[in-house]
Amino acid sequence: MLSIGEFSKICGVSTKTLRYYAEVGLIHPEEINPESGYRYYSIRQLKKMLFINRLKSYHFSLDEIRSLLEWEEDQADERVGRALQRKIGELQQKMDAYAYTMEQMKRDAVQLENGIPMMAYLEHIEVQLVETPPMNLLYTRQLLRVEDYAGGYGPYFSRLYEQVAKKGLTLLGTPITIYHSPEFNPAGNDTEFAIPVMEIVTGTRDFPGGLCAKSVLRGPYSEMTSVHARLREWIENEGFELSKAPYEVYVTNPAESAVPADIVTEVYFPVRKK
Amino acid sequence: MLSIGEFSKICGVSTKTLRYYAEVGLIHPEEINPESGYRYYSIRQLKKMLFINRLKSYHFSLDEIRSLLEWEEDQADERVGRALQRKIGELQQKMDAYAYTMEQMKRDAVQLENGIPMMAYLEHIEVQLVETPPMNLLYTRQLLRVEDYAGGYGPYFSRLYEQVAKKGLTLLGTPITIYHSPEFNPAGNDTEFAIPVMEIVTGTRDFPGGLCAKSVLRGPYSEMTSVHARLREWIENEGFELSKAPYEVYVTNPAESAVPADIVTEVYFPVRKK
DNA sequence: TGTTGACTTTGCCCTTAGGGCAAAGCGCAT
DNA sequence: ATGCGCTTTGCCCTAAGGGCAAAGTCAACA
Repeated sequence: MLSIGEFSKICGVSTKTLRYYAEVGLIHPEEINPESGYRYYSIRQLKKMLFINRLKSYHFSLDEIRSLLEWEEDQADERVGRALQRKIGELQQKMDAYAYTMEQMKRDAVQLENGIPMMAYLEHIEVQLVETPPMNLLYTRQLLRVEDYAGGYGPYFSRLYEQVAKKGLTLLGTPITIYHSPEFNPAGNDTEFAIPVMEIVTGTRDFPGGLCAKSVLRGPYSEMTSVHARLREWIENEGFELSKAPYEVYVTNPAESAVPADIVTEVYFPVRKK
Repeated sequence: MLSIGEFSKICGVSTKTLRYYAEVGLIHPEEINPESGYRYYSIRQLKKMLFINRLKSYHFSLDEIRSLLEWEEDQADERVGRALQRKIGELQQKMDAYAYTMEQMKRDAVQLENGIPMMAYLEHIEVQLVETPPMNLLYTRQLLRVEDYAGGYGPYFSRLYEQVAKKGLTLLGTPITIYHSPEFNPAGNDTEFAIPVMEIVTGTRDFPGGLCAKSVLRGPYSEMTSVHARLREWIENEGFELSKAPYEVYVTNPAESAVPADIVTEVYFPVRKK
């Protein structure tokens, strides 16, 4: 029998960690002296502890490790194998994300070396004051939560395109999303999906057009907050105010463009002079 | 002026986060209604918030971000540039570590698919019972903490080699480390560094030799715990007990071998029959 | 002007995987 | 018997917020 200190030093973990693992049910000392409360581990437990250490180095959480340890011998290997495959996938994703972040960082670092501040790009987001023409929109409007957001707008637009096909309508532009909620609400956003068409039928409505502040986002959607912030700023600086719901026009079909860097999105903020 | 909700949604952070950032001094609302306590942010603060978000995406801690925000305009860019370079380095290290872990995981995954349990390698760490010959060791012995550990043993052996050279001694083997502390103690381990030499002079001592359980570790030192655990297990299973301090013989000079995978270390546990 | 519903405030507890410290008890060697 | 080192429990701490509740506030609508 090994004392907690001996055991801890053989496997290279602290005694505190061993006590914590006993507390959360990962590995219990084989024997506890009922008088003194001293924990004693057996040599046979070394293997389990090393297994735990390995899983930890593979970025399994203690919860995951515990559940893996609960399976019987014959099932265990299969479970561990599946969990390992899953972890490999997760780690790959993380590495991809890191690589992407790394690229951005390096771009920013180069900029900084050339004396260009990191947020300078904000001022270079061009804003134009444009007069938009009225349109006739085939539309659908609904509350959607942030979760629905992640899946992309593909399904919503698909239904619209279906109608276009069924009713034999004539497309006059690319898909549009209109954000009717005054501000973003995670519980549910009043969002309208629309496509400009020529024919006036049931399911279409008039879209007035008018004065708009417009920016173009080239690249992944994640930079959208910057564009919104820039437009807000511009509107305030130029003495305008938001008059209606902002909307976005997807110039490149988001369902088609595989590379996020190629996506082009126009952002419109309808405004009036204050 | 924007309410906390409006501001939060424009920059894509939760109101909770904004309150937390005010609490830790990252970004304070430009105005707080003294009666209601309501926070109001200005459009000009959007830029700062987006900057914070970007730094966050670059894996800066809030503490680091705060200190970066504290510099005046002219110094800020330079500081940010330096910090960014540092972060790029850190991230690269993390990615390298991930890549290494990934390799290990994939090896284990392949093993599991072939029905070999993950910890099976433990049983394949070969243990031999050997009779070691007595040696004459040039040695130095001292307490060293875990921190000293990381720097490698190079410096300690260097001093020994210096003596070998100065006194014109004849080398009879590769460097040896003897762990005199009965068990590992983070506060300070009684560790002996030694090199076998032919001549008996001051600074040398007799090393008795005798019955030992011996394993060979091929590869990085991080697997050493496995070898120790395996030796402990083997000793118990075979009815032996530890008779003296365990020691390691560095067959490949650790200072020379750049690739950790090529390091060969012999591990000896002096034993006697129980 | 009153009411309602949405928004905001503060406060408290929760998360991971342990680290640090203190007071008290235990084990072993001299 | 004494001392020293090891071990125990208990309590508070970490980073970056999330969740929930009770109470107060804002703004729009009737």
